[in-house]
Amino acid sequence: MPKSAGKTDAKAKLLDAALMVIRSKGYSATTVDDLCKTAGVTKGAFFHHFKSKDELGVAAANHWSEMTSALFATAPYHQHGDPLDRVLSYVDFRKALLQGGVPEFTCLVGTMVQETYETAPAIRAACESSIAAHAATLEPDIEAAMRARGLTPDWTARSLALHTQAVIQGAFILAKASGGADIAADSIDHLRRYIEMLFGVGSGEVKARTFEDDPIASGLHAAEFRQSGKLE
Amino acid sequence: MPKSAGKTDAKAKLLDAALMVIRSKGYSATTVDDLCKTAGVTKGAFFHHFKSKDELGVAAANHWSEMTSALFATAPYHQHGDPLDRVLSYVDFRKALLQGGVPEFTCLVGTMVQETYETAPAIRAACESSIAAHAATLEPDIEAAMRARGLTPDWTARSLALHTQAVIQGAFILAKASGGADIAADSIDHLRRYIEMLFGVGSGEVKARTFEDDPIASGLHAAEFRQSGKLE
DNA sequence: GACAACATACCAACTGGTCGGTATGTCTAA
DNA sequence: TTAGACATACCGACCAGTTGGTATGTTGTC
Repeated sequence: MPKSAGKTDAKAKLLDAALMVIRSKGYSATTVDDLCKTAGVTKGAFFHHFKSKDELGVAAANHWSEMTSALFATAPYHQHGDPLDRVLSYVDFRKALLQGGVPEFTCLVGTMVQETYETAPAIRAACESSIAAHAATLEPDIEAAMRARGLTPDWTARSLALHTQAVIQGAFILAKASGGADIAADSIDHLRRYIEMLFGVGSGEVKARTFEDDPIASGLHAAEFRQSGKLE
Repeated sequence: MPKSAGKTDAKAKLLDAALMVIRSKGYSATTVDDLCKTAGVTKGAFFHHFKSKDELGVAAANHWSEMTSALFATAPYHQHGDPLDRVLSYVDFRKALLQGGVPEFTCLVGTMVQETYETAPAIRAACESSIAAHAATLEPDIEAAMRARGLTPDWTARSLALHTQAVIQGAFILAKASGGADIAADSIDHLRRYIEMLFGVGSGEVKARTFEDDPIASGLHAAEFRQSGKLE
């Protein structure tokens, strides 16, 4: 990169800093100076790229969406032939992502929306569309699984997709409260069991899974992704 | 109260103000002046009763625990003879509580712990014990229901109790993101269906319920409680 | 039961530092 | 030489916390 070295990377560094700092301290407690110091840039650079702190909040939510949609789009759980297996493997993948410290595996937009839903409409909207867009990626598989089994239940694919997000977000809160991922993992196990029962799989005992989508392999994918510099 | 009129109610007013203000704006964005203005007291009174803002945070979490444990202890769902009915009616009760604006039905400690879990250990601990204590109230009924049906599953009563809290906390996040309670209610429906399936009730269709614990009656209890001045 | 001695509850004004944001300058690439 | 990408220095507002006070009990003592 001798050509355009250092071009516009203050912006990228600020956005990456925002992911970590905001997940650790929350949005309000994160100061512009915090972000600048973490990113290694000055305040002038900050306000060159963002008109205000709130504008950075919106940009950070969008950055998070791009980041995570790339992670999930290339995740191994899509490789399953059966749509229900894809859904269940997605859940396993989410569980496998509970690695490292709490700030590293928790969700930026879930954290931000709690603080800003009444005070910063633009941030709230960005967080909402981030969550909704991610949930929407599950709907086709859920629908296909319903069709494959001839289910006509009193719930919709969309509501189940959103429910998975509720469980995961709630698991993050329990993880933050308890200081570790264990309780969160238990909750995701309950989610998996629920989906299995909805579709009439097994007896509620957790099934063995094939290699390419078991928690360890899935975790490896996430670790590679992290190392590639795209996440965090 | 002609004797000691006005005595010590600055503290109570500050704690009540904290419940509302913090749930609306989050903990960090809530200033001491905000709380004083809402409570109608001065800053001097604030620092007379609390050594610091963080100490108020801890006190607010404990206040919240007392408030909610009183609400749930007197709630009608305990009246059922069958323990599983008590658990399911608890879920119905939680759904019925989704009334009014988002700041009114969401959880103080869930909000606070997200912002403070890394920066204020005392607040984190107070929030954790608030959540854990509430979840623990469900365990006896879950255990009794397991025993009554001879279940020996690969999950514990404690993990299911915590899972209900995860779902509810996650539902609050979705409510904040979407700006309304609808999605949260859907998620609680999924939770109910999961518990029904775990215990082999019905076919997954939502059962009709008796009067004293249906959502409307439960909501009435909460409304009375609110009006009595104990909540908010 | 009267009064000193002390404690509690609260208030208004202030302080030192921090915050989001601005004004202005410099460097570099096209 | 011009425009974008930064850096430096700074500002006014605001924030958590302090100070020094008053008003109102409460308690011990004779």
